[in-house]
Amino acid sequence: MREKADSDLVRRQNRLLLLEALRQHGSLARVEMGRHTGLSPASITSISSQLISDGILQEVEGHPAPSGPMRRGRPMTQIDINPRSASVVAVKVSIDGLELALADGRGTILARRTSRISTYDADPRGFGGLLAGEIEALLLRQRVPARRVARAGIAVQGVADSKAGTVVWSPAFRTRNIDVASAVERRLGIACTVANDANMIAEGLIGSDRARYGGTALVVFVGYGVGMGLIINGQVYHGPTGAAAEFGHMNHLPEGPLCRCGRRGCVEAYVADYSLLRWASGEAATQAPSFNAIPEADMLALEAAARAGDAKALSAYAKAGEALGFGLARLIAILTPSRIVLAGPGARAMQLIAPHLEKALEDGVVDELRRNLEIETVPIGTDMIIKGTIDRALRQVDREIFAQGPLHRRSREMERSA
Amino acid sequence: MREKADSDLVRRQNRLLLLEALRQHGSLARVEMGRHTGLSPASITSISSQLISDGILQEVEGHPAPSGPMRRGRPMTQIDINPRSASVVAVKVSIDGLELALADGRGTILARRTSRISTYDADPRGFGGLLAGEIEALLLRQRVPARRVARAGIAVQGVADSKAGTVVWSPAFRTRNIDVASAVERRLGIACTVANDANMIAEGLIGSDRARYGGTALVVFVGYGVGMGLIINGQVYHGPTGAAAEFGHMNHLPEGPLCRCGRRGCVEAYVADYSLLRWASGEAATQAPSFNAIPEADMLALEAAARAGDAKALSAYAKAGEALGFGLARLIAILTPSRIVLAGPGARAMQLIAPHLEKALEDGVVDELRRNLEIETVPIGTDMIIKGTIDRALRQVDREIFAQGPLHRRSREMERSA
DNA sequence: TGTTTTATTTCGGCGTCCAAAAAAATGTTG
DNA sequence: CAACATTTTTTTGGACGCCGAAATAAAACA
Repeated sequence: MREKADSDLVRRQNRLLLLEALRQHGSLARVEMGRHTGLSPASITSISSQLISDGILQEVEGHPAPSGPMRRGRPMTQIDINPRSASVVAVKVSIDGLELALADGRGTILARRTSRISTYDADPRGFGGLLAGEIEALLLRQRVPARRVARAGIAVQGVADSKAGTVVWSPAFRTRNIDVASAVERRLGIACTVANDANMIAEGLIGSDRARYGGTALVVFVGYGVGMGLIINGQVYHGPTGAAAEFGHMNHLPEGPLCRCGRRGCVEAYVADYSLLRWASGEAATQAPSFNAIPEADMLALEAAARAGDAKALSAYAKAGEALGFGLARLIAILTPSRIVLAGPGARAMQLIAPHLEKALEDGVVDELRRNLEIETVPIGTDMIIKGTIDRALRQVDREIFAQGPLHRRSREMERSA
Repeated sequence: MREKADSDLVRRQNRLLLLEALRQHGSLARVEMGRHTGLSPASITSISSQLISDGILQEVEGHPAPSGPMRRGRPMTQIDINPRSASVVAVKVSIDGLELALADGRGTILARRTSRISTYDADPRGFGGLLAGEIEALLLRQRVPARRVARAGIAVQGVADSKAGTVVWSPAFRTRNIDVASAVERRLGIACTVANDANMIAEGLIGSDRARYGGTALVVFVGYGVGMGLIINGQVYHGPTGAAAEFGHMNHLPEGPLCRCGRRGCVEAYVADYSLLRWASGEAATQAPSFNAIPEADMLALEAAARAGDAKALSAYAKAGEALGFGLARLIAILTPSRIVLAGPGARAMQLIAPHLEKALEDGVVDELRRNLEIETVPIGTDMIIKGTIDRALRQVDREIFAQGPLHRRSREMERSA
């Protein structure tokens, strides 16, 4: 209850409602939009025709068959988001390189680009420019002018400050507080958001199935690190500064093994790839964490060893399960989520982890709070990070540009002429 | 972005905006309301005159002096919430008794009533009826008919299910899932909400200073138990079922001392009154938790002993500080609150706890996440629970009844006549 | 008493919604 | 194949709530 309500708000809200329904369900006929939004047919006609003349939506051609038995009456005309309404760019930053994608207004990926850069050794002050250059090259190749790109989203491991557009701390960088967004905004004139990679996975899940992931859920990413996207009432929680849900660096045990963040006993220091290897090697307590990218083969080998009954490997997974379980138990006590999603490459080894995780959950939290909690393992690759970043960027475009409509546009023109 | 927007929403939203401004600032002139809400003077006139004719607001009589040097121009007329607009009842349930309060539409407490009942030994099936009887007696004494009471709020320790109106688990009761709300609603016809007591403290703080507590904050209650109210974006988080923020039963260490909830190692098992005494007595690890109310004198004695240098007492506070600190550190990593409030009788001993708490925070969470975090100790008595329960009830009345206005009333009449 | 200042109300217009009626586009039927 | 049935979409007219501008109200000041 913050914003004053007037006809402006009404228009924005209802336009957004329509756009959300379309993002969720693909193409819809006007009657269906009415059912999804609760708006009357008259209003749907009015709103949709405006959005069409704005170039945001379009009628779908030659799609008269809604399947099923021949239905009487005037056939529905499907309406869809115009793919040319906007473009967005998504960038994933990892220790060993950048991954870029260009998507259209419907979220379809038009082009990709990867470049191997050791971010850890890169010049922190030049990184924003480097990123801008990469985006520029991608756009150039696709012959898309930067002014057609409505937004760029950048996903990084670690703590991002989305307001400042910086990476506060990340295992992918040697130094702290690296400015990323402003270079892109200055050089290309593209609005740019920096966000945590696990949060983007959560955005992607919401985009793929709102009904399932739209409530209150914890999305845990296990792999080279441990991240979390926290969904509260259907929205990814970003916290006051945009740096939230650092589950990987939530303490599990005081005085525990060393973590990449410099502290001891973080969940990551038990569960991440490097931690599993460290436990298996036997001297986790004293061994420093590894900042290098870990080859997948090493993890597969560890898994195979455990399945073959290797005691050290088994105990590594046991430690991980316990840390993960208690970490989640602590959050369940506070947030009572209705769903926990375990994702990322580490979810592959779930069978090995599960019994210890469940034991920890039982010991760690009152039964009543777990009553309607569903835990699911989703074999999501890191590509979900790109998809989520695109989804989020498009939702921001919906809210900040598409939902505004004529009044806003008029006032912007007035500003420009002034 | 859930609700469809129409003129109905506009009216509700703006009426609520006005009511919120008045709840926050006491009485306001129309111009001031305009400043607070962003609405035009014309709209303020229209909305406020409707609310006045609805009997919800009233013009303040004979208050022509807004202090300061004599100001020119037409004097402002202050408007205030009509105390007779509604009544609400708040009930606090403790192990050793009930505390009731009746408040008017402005939140002023008109009458109180306490009764000593051992809830722990009470018949769980009769408890709802007993409560209804107590409320009835309070109303009878004040000659307030039940139909004038717009809402009742019931605050309990432990896990409440606000949707079902039950107490899922509480240290104040021997059994689980005690139905409380439905008896009150059936017998007295008063809408009734059950909620956690620490959440009500958070509601009270928001009511007392929105600017300060309106962001993202953790409100920790330390005393006979350990509770938490979690404020996210100015709203107390209640979770999907209404049973959230059970900080006291968030695990600190696996295999830790026994807690009243039956698990081991909960924060409460280190920090609550009974836990401190247990540590000081030396055999915490094996000793069962106490379910009895603990006299204040015992706690004061422990405090005095610690200040006098008693080693066991000191170590009890050290353990408590560490558990509290790591517990908070874990939440900071996830939620990055901008404020932590330590409240309740236990906050009295903060000096003894503080150094260990700070050490734990330093060890437990990355510096960057603590950067703009303020920690404050507030010597709040348990009366804040009553105030918060009243505040929340009134906010619910504002939203569900007062903000609705004429249209809603008309449709209700139509229903009745049908 | 008239002027200035500030607060509030009144009036006319605007934007968006909705219900109801009309129009459009198709299938069904005698 | 024309008239009817059915469903979707558009049009029309009215309602509601906001706003800006002008009018009114109520005080201090000169």
